[in-house]
This record gives sequence, structure tokens and C-alpha cells, in this order.
Amino acid sequence: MEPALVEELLNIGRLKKVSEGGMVMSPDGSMSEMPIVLEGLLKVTRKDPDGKEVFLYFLEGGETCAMSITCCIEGKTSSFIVTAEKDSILWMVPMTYMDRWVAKYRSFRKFVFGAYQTRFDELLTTIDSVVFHKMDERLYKYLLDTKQATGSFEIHKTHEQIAHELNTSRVVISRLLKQLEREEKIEQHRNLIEIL
Amino acid sequence: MEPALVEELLNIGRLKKVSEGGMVMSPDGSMSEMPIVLEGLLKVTRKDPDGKEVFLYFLEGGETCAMSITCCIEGKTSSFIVTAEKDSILWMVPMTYMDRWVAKYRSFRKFVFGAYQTRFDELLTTIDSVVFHKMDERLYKYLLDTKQATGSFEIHKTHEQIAHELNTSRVVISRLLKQLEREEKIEQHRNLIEIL
DNA sequence: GTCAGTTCGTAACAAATGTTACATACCAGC
DNA sequence: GCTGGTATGTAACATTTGTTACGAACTGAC
Repeated sequence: MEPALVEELLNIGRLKKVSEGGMVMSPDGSMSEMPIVLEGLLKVTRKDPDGKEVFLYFLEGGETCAMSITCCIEGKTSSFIVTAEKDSILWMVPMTYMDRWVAKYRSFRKFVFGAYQTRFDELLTTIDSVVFHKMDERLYKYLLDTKQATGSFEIHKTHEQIAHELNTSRVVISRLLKQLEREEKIEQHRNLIEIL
Repeated sequence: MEPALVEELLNIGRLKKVSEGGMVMSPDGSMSEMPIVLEGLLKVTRKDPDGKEVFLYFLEGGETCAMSITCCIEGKTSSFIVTAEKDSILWMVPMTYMDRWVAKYRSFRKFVFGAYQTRFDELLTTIDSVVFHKMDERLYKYLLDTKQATGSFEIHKTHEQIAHELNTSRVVISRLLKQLEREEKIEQHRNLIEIL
């Protein structure tokens, strides 16, 4: 990035810490800042009017939430939720500078368009997963994604939580996890799934 | 739009006509131009390695394909297809000017970010449709979307074609269309569905 | 230790969707 | 008219997913 851009970013943004489980962006509250992930892990989820949810993707260090950009620009409140999957440190940049910086800095354009590209791809992958694959494959992909994002082979979640993120029921997840265990792709313990 | 931008657009772009059913963007061929729809209707579809498809959304007059932008910038070939749903007239703009114009023209930034916003919303709506709703509702939404985009109450498609766009089988669509007919939401004729 | 709350396993059943098979209707060309 | 190809209707069945119900195993507070 251009040194001038870095300086502006540092001068104008502010640090924000979110602890695990904390809300970064709620469905109704319109954001006026764009979050850049410095450390930790955020989770982006789609929410339905009657409380149902689907996991969309993770935001890792160095990434930003493309949706919050468009969301802020338009002033609309799209129905999705960003929460902290791990304790995270964010750099919050007021949206009012967006247009200015996009015009001024080539590297900022690259950053923003890159974010869009990545998010588009993730959404398309999500659609693939939901439309073309059955629940067992969707579940396994979810486990692998989580492993990838957290960098750990251990996933500390209950069947109920996973069911919620995939918009299905606990019983279904238990059934399929048992199957994955029989196929020796995972091992199960209480509140913990281990990827093999 | 700024007059200077309009002039550049007119000088640098070229006209392209596509007739109904024609391919605008194929999954492998990497695009070097960004298509702006002047007249007609384009259809954007996601394609799976083994030939399965899902309808994503339509592009109407004045709109552009956000995905082709990011796709070109990165030089990647995302797997989606753009075809002409009706005879269409496009204005093709070389991607090499993108960065320059985004930096230079405020209204171009608005245009591009607006395109992203709209497409993001459409993809999210698609995800909602697929994850939260059953096939009957998905089908009805598809019919209404098509009516909206074409501006006509008559949809000239076979059950087979619709099944393909929703990634299901002809028999399922026939079943559900019959149901919609009983509910007096549509009327059916050969190769033609009429929305009531 | 007991107890309440949570998590997980499993069975039995219901509903939605996918598959196969075949009959019927329609249309275009001859 | 007849004929072959296409589009639709419908039944019977398989598979996948969702639901309800209940028991067993674990956990933490007391």
C-alpha cells in the first residue's frame, strides 16, 4: 500500500476489540464504519425474518467485509449478521472516506475490488454447496472450512450449533456426524469434533 | 453521469448484438470487456463441473454484470454463464479502462458499486430461496421473477427448461405447476405458462 | 453424592424431493 | 389422414431430510 494511504488509514481509523461470540454487525443497525480484520476471525451469516440462519463465510486477518461496504454506501440494512468467531481485533474505518480513497489510491481500489471478488466467490461456493450437494457433503465442507479458518483440527461446537448454521435440525446433524465417524473422517467427543 | 465520462464511454466502447439464447460469457473464455445492457435481457446462471445449473438472476437495461468485472480484474474464470434471454443490445467496454475511470469519475464509482450492491442482494436472495424455502415457493418466485424481468405475464418455457434452471427434474416441476394451477395462481398451455 | 441442565444416540415416523415408467396430447411435416 | 418427435400428466416407488420422542451420558452446582 502507498505510504500516504497507510498514514491516512492509521490517522482516521480506530481500534475495536470484540470477544468471542460478540456482535460486530447486526441486521438492523446500519453501520457507518467498515471493519478490517487485524487479528482473529469473524463469521458472516445470513438471517431470515423468522430467525432461521445460514452460515456464509469467515473473514480472516487482512480481510474486510465487502457487504458492509455496499451496505453503508447505500444506507440499506441488508439482513446479515457478523459475529466474532474468535476474540478479534478490528480496525474500523469510517465509510465517509471510502469514495475519496477509492479515487485517490490505486492500492485501495485493489483492496476493495479484491474483497468483492473474494466474497462473490464465497457466495457462489455457498450456492453450489446448497444447490448441488446433499447435507452430508455440505456438513463435511463446513467442517473443513472451519478447520481451515481456525487453523485447528478441533472444532468446539455442539451438534445443535452446527445444525443452526446449516439451517437443519440437531438430529440430522447427529446422524450425519455419526456416519462421518464411521467413515473415519472425524472423531467425536463432547462439544468437540476432531477432523482426521 | 459526467459528460466527459459519457464521451469516453461512447468513444471507447463498442456495440454488440446478441440474439435470444446466444452466449455472452462462457465459463472458460476469460472476458476482457465488461458488458452494459442497453436493451434486452440477460440471464446469469451458475454452472457446476458436471453440467448441473442454477439460475441466479437477470440483468436488465442499464445494468452491468458485477461478476464479469471482478472476474476480468483478477483474470480468473469463475464458473458462471451469461446468456441472452431475449434479443439484446450490449455496450462492451474494455476492462483496461476500469481502474482509470473508477479513479476519475465519481458517477462511475457509483455505477460500479451500485452494481455490486444489487448483485450481492440478488445472490443473497437466491441463497434465501434455496436454503429457507421449499421447491414450490422457489418455483413460484422463479415465475414471478421472470414475469418481472420480461414484463410479460406469459412465460414461454417448457417444464424441462424450468427444471434445469432450478436444478431439479421435469416430473417435480410438472407436479408443482399442476398444484399452482389448482391454486389458480397460473394457467398452463403447451410451452406456455400464464401468471394470473 | 444428588440433582438439574445440557449434549448426544437412536428409533419410528412424516414430508419433500428424486427416479422410473408409461400413457396421453399436441404439433409439424409428409 | 398418418407418423415421429416433443411436451405434459400421473402413478409407484426410493431416497433424503425433517420431526417427535425418549433414554443415556456427561457436567457443574449444591
